[in-house]
Amino acid sequence: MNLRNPNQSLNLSIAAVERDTGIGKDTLRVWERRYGFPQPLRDEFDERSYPLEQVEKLRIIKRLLDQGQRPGRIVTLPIEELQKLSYSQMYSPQGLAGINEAHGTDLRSYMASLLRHDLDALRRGLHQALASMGINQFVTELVAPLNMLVGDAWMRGELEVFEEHLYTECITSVMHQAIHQVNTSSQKSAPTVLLTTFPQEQHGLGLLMVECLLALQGCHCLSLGVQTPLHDIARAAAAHHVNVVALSFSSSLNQKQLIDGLAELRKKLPESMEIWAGGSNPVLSRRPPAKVCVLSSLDQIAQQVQRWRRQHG
Amino acid sequence: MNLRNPNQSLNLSIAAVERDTGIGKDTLRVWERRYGFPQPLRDEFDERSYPLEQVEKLRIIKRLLDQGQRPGRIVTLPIEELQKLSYSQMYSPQGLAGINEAHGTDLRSYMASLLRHDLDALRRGLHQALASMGINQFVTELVAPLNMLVGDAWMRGELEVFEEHLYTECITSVMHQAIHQVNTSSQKSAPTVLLTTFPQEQHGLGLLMVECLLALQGCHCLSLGVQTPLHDIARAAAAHHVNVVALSFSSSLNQKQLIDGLAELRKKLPESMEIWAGGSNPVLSRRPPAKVCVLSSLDQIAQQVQRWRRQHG
DNA sequence: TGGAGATATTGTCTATGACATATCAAAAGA
DNA sequence: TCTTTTGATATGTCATAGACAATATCTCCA
Repeated sequence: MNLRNPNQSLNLSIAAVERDTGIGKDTLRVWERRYGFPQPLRDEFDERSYPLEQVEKLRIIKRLLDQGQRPGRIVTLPIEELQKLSYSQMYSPQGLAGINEAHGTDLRSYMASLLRHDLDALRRGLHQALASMGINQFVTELVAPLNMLVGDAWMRGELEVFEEHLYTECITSVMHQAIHQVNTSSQKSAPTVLLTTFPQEQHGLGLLMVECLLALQGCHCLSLGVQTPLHDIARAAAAHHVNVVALSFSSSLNQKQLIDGLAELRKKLPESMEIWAGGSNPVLSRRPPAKVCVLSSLDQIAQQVQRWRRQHG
Repeated sequence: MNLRNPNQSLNLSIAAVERDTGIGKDTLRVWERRYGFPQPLRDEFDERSYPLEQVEKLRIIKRLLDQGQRPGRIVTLPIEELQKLSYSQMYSPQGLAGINEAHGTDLRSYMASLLRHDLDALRRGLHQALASMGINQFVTELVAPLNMLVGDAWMRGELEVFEEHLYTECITSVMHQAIHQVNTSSQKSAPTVLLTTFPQEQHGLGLLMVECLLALQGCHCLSLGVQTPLHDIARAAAAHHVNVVALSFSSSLNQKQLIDGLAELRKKLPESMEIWAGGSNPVLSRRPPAKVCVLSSLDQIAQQVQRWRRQHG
């Protein structure tokens, strides 16, 4: 029996918080020192033990930091203020106000299925949409905005962890389906693309979406899945003589890790191989790294493939 | 000029080494303190700067650690010794001699495709096998032993990280395909099963295999993907009124976490919900946890479903 | 041969300090 | 009024060194 820590599941260790929030251990300690938040309890070994609500708040803070806020300003704010802040960001020009409608498809109906725990309906709806919209539209006008919607709902605490997991699995499955449909037709004149993410990056949906769109353009896609060490990205690129290495970055990755990582990778790859970087991480557009092609939206994928064809045709 | 470190671009910071080797910063520092290796240079800010050759050695060490070696024994060895060590581990205890042949299919030919970096051949071969063998045989007699073969080769250092990634991605894709084929036919008399893994567990192939076989038995499958917190497994099980929670454990999870975790989960779930645990983790058979159904092989899946049907029919 | 108990090993946590770089704000110049 | 310079503040990451729980190995005894 484990009497000494009956609430184990309600408190997280500093390592677990790092994993769940993407905020490094050093940073967590220094915030505590400087701002007084988070203020974890201590377990029987005198080690930090973070209550779930503080972790929840840390997640919101991380999201706001990604949007350009600064820690000193927001870390000490009460949680309601933080929520207000994130709402005010949400309806910014790029916000979600306009995307609830996608070519007659009401994204909220998918959300509703998810919240109703009616996965079959969700899956059925997605497959129908895939069939009727075509793959390209399906990805760019349904999956991408739906991901955003779900991400935001999750951050606001409107979705449970397991609901988000179910959603991810569901989309993953449909996307695999879609990729399989396209996969036969890779063309000689299109680039061979290696797809993956950096080691700290766990989200694979972006990768699947990109793979889908690249395959549609006739590219030959090699996906390594998520979390490939830099060194092995380079090895794979060399072994398979790829033309492009495409990377997906969610906002979970720190600015420094992203920039440094891309610079490192650039050094490890021959000049002739292009690096394409995309995803929701705001750093990509705020300070675009040198010698790396930043894809700020999914449309750019087709454009870049066209450009590559022109340059190498 | 910095004579001490003339070729700065070839050296890595401690963060980069962590990213490239998977060895944590704390561990790198403490190895240096205890064993004298690695012994990084210092850059102009007095920060550690690891030459590439040391990083290379660290990578080999990491692989040997995954094989079960211990740091104190191997960290100080010269690089040639390390290489000798990884070859000496060539023949695993259980020996794979018997499983190279699976119903006329030579597993080594798939391995060969992988090593030849001919992914298209691998994928084509797998799809053909799926079509000709049928899903059940495909999973139990091809994918499962092939996974072992690949895992073993990985242990011996015969596979690069990226090759293992590519393999995983390839199998994942084919398995999704297979699941999709079955997925339409869930039967009322079969249990609803929730599938997932514990938070520390990253391997998802086992999950997919189980999902496939369960679906074949007419079960209604809900997959949460990998790494679901215990609490959320319980929430999902309750929300969806599942009959069974199925968990997959690779050998990466340590004994204590597995046992404690299963006990915790058992407490969180109503008695009427069964827990099925499977996977390659040896603890499962050595010390079967109470009130949990241990599936020691893939065949057991069909059997357990039959049993469930009898008990609840 | 197997289990119990002692010992050694090893990763991860703690604390605190330092400092390069990023960002902000006020002053100066065009 | 707008841009640029500059000084101040904010911030993440690295450093050192010590502690200790968890795990693995060894030793002994039945």
